[in-house]
Amino acid sequence: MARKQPTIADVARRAGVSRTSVSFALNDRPGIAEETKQRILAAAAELGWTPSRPARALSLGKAGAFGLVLAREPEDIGTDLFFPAFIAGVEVALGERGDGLMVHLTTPDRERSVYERLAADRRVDGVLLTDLRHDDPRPALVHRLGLPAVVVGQSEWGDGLTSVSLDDRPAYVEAVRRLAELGHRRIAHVEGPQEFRHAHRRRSAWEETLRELGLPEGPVLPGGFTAEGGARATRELLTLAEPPTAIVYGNDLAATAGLSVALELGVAVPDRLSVVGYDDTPLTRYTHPPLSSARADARGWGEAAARALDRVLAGEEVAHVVLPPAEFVPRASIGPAPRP
Amino acid sequence: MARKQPTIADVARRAGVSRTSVSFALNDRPGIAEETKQRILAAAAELGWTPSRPARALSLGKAGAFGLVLAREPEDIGTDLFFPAFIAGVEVALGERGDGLMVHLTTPDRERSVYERLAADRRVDGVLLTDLRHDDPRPALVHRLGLPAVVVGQSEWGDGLTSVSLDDRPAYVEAVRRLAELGHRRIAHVEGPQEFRHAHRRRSAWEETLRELGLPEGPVLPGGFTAEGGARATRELLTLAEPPTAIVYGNDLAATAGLSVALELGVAVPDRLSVVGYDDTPLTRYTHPPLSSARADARGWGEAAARALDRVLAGEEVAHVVLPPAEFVPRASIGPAPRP
DNA sequence: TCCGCTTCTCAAACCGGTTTAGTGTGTGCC
DNA sequence: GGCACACACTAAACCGGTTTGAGAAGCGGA
Repeated sequence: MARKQPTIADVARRAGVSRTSVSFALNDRPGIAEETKQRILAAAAELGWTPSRPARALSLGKAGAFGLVLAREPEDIGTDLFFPAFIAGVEVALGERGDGLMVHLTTPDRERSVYERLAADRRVDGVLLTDLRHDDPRPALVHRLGLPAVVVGQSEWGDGLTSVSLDDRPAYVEAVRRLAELGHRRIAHVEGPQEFRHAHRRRSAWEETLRELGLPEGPVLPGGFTAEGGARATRELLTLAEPPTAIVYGNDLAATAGLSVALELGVAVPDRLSVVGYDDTPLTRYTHPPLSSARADARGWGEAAARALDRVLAGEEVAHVVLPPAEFVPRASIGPAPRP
Repeated sequence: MARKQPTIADVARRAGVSRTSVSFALNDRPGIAEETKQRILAAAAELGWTPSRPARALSLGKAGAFGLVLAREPEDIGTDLFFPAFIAGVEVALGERGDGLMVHLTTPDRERSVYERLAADRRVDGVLLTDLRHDDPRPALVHRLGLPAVVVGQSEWGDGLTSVSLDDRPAYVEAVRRLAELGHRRIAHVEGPQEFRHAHRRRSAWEETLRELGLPEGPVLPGGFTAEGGARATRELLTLAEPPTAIVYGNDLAATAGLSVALELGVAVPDRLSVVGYDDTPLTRYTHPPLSSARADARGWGEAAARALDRVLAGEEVAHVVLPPAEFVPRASIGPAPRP
């Protein structure tokens, strides 16, 4: 039973002015005497009045909200610890203005129609595109729909959108280098789904660093960013005739699962196997042994993405935003390569 | 550069009718000839018109969105795998009508003002209250604000709100019973923050079951639902003069951290220690050994909560909704108590 | 005294829908 | 022929804000 909220007319009546003046006073527009303005603001405060967002949205033609669509297969939902922090960052930027974030968690096959509805509804002013794939249809889609957007992650030629990126390569390069320094020569990779740009970038960073160091490319197996995939890939790698002495995973979830498979197979970490993850999830410090990983500022990323979208909406020509890269965080899960 | 969307007037012009008729046709209201209706719908489809949500919200006095406020300390953000699945469930119910969910991720000290703004703004029609604490101020707050709400979890006397609950006790009772059957007599608990109702319920389920079975109450230590807390509590428990032979944790995160501490201290699981978590996160099947846990249908919970809020908004007198309880999922992390 | 220029304020239109209170028209019935 | 009534449709008001264009009041200068 929502209590009836006061309207701008109530405030105007109470302050003895017109609705126009109330609106002007509230929005700090010139042409209102200081004394009148104070009287209006006082009246508003007494009535507990705040402008109605829907009404404001209608007359301004701005929804006052951003959209974030996450398309996941049901079984993969709830495996990603990146988003809560990212969303918290977005909230920091949005909250200042009282704007909000509409989150739509859907399945990949419905993704397209969610964006279409978001655009047709005019319920959001713009969207943040995450988890981009190669030849992702979304940049073209939002362009066709006239829906302002910002790409969260490295943009590709042809996206035509402002991007806010945080490079994950340096952390991989650093991890591989460190492993090489520790004497490892068979360094495997358990990759994420290669259709994702970031998964692909991680793989190529691993690959190129090995090449640069003159090391052979160890085996690569798909891990799908999941615990199950990580476990399966690890089991396969460790039962090879010549198993790798180090494995670099696409993310922490796969790496953590990999740690327990190693344990199960009696392969000591880091004595016989070194392990590296990515994401620096809260668990990494408390696995056994603590998992080496890479830290990216998800919160800052969210905030930067929201601010970039703000500026795109303001009509500015926004250059791509580049955030400080992810940092490699070595922990006890890596060690010197075992003597042959 | 949002392309200008067509309005209801454009559709009316194209179909050669009044705006009223377009509105009636779209909302399936009687008084429009079938032939006219088809003509109108065809015109709308050709123009790609969908009613503007802000305009609709304004005239209907309904925002067409629900709110979900998550208040976490920054360091605890991104540790909870419950919400993605819960949100996906909410989306199922909301998506049917094209409604959305506004997610606000904030800090505990700002929680109150977020609800106040949500109410004053009329940006959401109602809110879902999760993670309730004892004497939680939110039921009274939303009542004062006239903001319709549904409690996600067990309601307490005095809330005065419809609740949608999923009992987590049976899983704990079952876990403790099973441990007792396996011969355990010193069963400890690493509890979540007791100000949370669910954390408290879990603890009391453990306590009461032990009492019922005539077993001594093992030690209880705070684990804070975090990896760090779980690790610290486990270390403390395992270095007692008479350490427990089984530990029941408040959630999987703490339990997983507990597993690695046991390993680090050379305490074999499940030979010398049995471990139980809660939440059945994706990782449980791939820890070493696989973690016994409890499965709750977070997705179904979200869907049920959204539907209950729907009915509250429709003005129905809604009885508390009770979902099937969480189920204990035994895995290899539990085994017979060690011989003394 | 009249004029021009600020400064402050407001009536009315507008945003894009929904809803109320009608206005024709055609049909059935006495 | 006249009346009641259902049916198909519409003009105008409304939701609660913002914005435009104009008016009133005060003041200095010619």
